[in-house]
Amino acid sequence: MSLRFYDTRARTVREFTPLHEGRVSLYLCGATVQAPPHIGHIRSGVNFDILRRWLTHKGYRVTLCRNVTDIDDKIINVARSEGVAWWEVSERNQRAFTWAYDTLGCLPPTVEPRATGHVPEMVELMARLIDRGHAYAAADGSGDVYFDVRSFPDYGALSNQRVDQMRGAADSADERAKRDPRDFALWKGARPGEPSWPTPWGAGRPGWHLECSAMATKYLGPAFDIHGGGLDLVFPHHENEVAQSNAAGDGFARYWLHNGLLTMGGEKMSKSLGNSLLIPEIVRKVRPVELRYYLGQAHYRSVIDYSDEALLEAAAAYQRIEGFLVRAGEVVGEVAPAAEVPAEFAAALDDDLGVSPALAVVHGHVREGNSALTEGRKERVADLAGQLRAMLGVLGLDPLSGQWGGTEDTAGLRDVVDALVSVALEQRQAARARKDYAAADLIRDRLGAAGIVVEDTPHGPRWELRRG
RNA sequence: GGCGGAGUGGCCGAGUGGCUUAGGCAAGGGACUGCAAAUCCCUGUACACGGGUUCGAUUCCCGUCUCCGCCUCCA
Repeated sequence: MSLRFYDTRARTVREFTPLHEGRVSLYLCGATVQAPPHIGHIRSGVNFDILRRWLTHKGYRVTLCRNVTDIDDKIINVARSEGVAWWEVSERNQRAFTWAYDTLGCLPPTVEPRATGHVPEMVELMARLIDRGHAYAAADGSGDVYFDVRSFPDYGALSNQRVDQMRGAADSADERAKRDPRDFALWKGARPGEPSWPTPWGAGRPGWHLECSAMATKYLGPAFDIHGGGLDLVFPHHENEVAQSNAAGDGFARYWLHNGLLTMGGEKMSKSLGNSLLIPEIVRKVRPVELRYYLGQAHYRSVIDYSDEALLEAAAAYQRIEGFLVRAGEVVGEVAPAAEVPAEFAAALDDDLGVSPALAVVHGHVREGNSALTEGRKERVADLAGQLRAMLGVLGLDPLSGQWGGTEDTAGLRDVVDALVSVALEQRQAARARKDYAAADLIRDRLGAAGIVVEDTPHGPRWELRRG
C-alpha cells in the first residue's frame, strides 16, 4: 500500500507523492518563545519527529524547517514585566524548547530559522502582495500593513469557513485602519518603546503569519510538500499563511497535517490558560523515553487527555519492551537494528501514521521474543531483537540506541557495580544452595534497598537497576 | 451564529458492516520458582442514547444528550 496522510485542506486521506522524487520538504510551525514548552508542544514535536523518521526510513531525504517566532506581543510583555530585553526572553525560552526536544529524542530540524532574522524576506513578500492588490499599508500612517481578505476568493478554504460567517480578527488591538474587520496584519507598526525593524511602510514588527510564509519559501521553495502544526493553528495562522503565499503567486504547502491537542482535565493545555505541565516536572515521574512513548502511542490526530495514571501505564508498557531487549542482549549480545521493518508495521505507519497498530506489532514481537528467550532459541531471539530495534528506531524509542542510554562514564561505572553485585549474588547463591533462604532473601532485600533488582532465571541470577 | 472533532470492556487506546471483533496497563486463574521478580498460557464478551437502512451495525443514515477544539494569542 502507498503512503497516505489525512490532509486538513482536503478533509480526507490522500495518497502522498512528493514534489521531487525521493525528497520531502517539511515545514513545521515551531514555538512562539514566550515561555518554556509544556507537554502539548512536545507532543506535537514527537508526532512530527515520528513522521520525519518514517519518511527517512522509507528512503526520502527530508528537509525539515521548523521556525521560531522570537518576537511577538507576549514576548514584549514578558520582557517588560521582567525589565529585560525582548531577546533575553526569546533566547532563554528557545533554549528551553531545544532542551525539551532533545530530551524527548526529537531529531533536530535541518534548519531552524528565527523570525527576526528574516525581515528582508518578509518585506519582499509584502511588496509582492501590495503590487498584486492583495495587501495595503494602513492609511492612518500607523505603519500597519494588512492583507485584504476580500481580494482573495479562496480565503477560508483551508479551515472550511466562509468569510461572511467569520467574526472580525482583532489582531491589532485598536483596529487601526482595516478596510474589513477580517483583514489581518502582515506587519504591525511600532508603538513607542517597542522593538522595530524598518520597512518602506514604516518601522514595525512581523505580524506572525507573515514570517512562516517568508521562511518556508526561503528554505523550502515557493511550493513544498508538507506543512504541519497543532490543530489550533489551522485558523487563523495557517489559513492566513496559505492566503498570503497563494495570493503572492506561490504554490505553498501541498499537504496540511495537524496534530490533535493535549488536554488536562478535559481542557486544552495552553500557555494562556495557565495549566501548563512542564517537561522537567514530568521527567521526575517517568524517564523521558517513557514520556515519549506516552505522547507518541496515540494517533497523532486524536486528543490526549493527560493523566498521571495513563503516563505510568505507558511507562510500564515501555518497560516490557525494554526488558526483552535488555535480556536478549545478555543472551545473544548486541544485535544491530534490522534493515527492514515488518510489513505489517510498515503498513500501519503508511496509513496516516498509525502508530497504535504499529505498536501492536512491536508488542507481538516482544511476546514471541520472550518465549524464544525462555526456550533458548537464540537465533530467533536475535532476529526478533533486530526487528524490534528497527521498529523502535522509527518511533524514536529504541532503548539501545545510545540516545536513551547512559554516558560512557556510567557504562564504566556499571562494570564496577556488576563486580560488586556479583560478590553479593555469589553469597546468595551459596545460601540458596544450602537452603538458607533467610540469608538469601536478606541479601536480595539489601540489594533491593540499594536500588538493585535481582531476578532468578534458569541460567542463574541477573540484576538491574530499578527503573524510574 | 459558523466550522470541526469525540463519547469503545476497570483504565489507556486502535479498528471494523458479519470472520479468531488490535495492542497495552490493571485484575483473576494456571505454568515456572524455595519464595519473589520476570516471562508464558487462559479469562473478561465493550462500543453514549433513541430511531432508521440492512439478512445482519459498535461500524452507514437521521435525531438526542454530553464533552472538546477553532472562529481572539496558542503546538
